[in-house]
Amino acid sequence: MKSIQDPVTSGSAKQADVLERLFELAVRLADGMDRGLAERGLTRARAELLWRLGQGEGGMTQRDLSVVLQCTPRNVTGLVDALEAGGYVVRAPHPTDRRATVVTLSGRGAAAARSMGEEYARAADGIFADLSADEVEVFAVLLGRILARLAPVPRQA
Amino acid sequence: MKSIQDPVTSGSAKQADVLERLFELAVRLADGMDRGLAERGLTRARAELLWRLGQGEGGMTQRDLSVVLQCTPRNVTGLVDALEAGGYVVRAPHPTDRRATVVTLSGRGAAAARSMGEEYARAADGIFADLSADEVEVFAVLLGRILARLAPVPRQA
DNA sequence: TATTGTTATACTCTATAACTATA
DNA sequence: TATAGTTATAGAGTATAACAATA
Repeated sequence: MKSIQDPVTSGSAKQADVLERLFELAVRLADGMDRGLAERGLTRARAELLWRLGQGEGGMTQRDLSVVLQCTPRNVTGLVDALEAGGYVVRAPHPTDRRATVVTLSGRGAAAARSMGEEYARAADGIFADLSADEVEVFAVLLGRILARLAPVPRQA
Repeated sequence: MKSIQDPVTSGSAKQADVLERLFELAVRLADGMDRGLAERGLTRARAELLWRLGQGEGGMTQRDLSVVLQCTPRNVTGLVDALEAGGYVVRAPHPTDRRATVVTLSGRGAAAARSMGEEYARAADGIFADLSADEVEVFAVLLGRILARLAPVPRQA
């Protein structure tokens, strides 16, 4: 289980070192993701909005989006503006509440969301390619334990 | 398509789900860190500059900083401007190259870097508090294997 | 000619506050 | 009075391009 060359795996494995590795991994994953998104003219914030829209059935109110994305309504306006200009989403009046706007994926937006999901799965396969199924399982369990401890952050509903 | 209970811990542990957890963890860690930094009037980008300065012995050229931080020289100018205004760093002329500027930690900057290190260690202890030493070790090893595969990203010099 | 750091300009994400049109 | 979305304004990070001083 212990390797010889690696400082972290050599006995003491101080927790701060492990945390540093975790951050290093996060940075690399985020960089890779940003590059992939940039190739399609998307940013992370805009992609997340597309993604959330793709998760649900129909469209969402900008107000709902601001809750899900955990940002201000003003921020949603900007993201939707950009995505609408790019042809990814469409704004439509809310059927009953004339104050509200319903944001829906366009064909292009739906395709983008779909292909993001595929790319995501492909990336995950690559990232864990050197681990056995059991190892991935162990990693997932430990991740879960860490997350459970940090849980207090309210995320979605 | 979807599993019955917990999709990750129940046998199949699809890799995309694990990746999602990993991102979730990264987001929470980053949020916590940003909050801590904000309490001292720092941002992540500025804190990283302080941190890097604290790692080395003396000061660094802005050019060097742009390499280490992997950003443009222009960006460094802005970060140093802000940190200098806050009293964290000092600009001084380079002893031999009159084009260059050497950025050095002030007393306050050094103190901030030091206390960031302490806080970091404390945070790491909290994050892994629910894992045994062996489990942290296993986690570190698996992290290392994943990182090794993603290694291609050039970091520092 | 190449390099260091700057000014100028621009884009993105984010936030608060004030305002509108509704509810 | 409260809510949905907007305009207005601002700060922060990031980038490219042009430029001055220096190497």
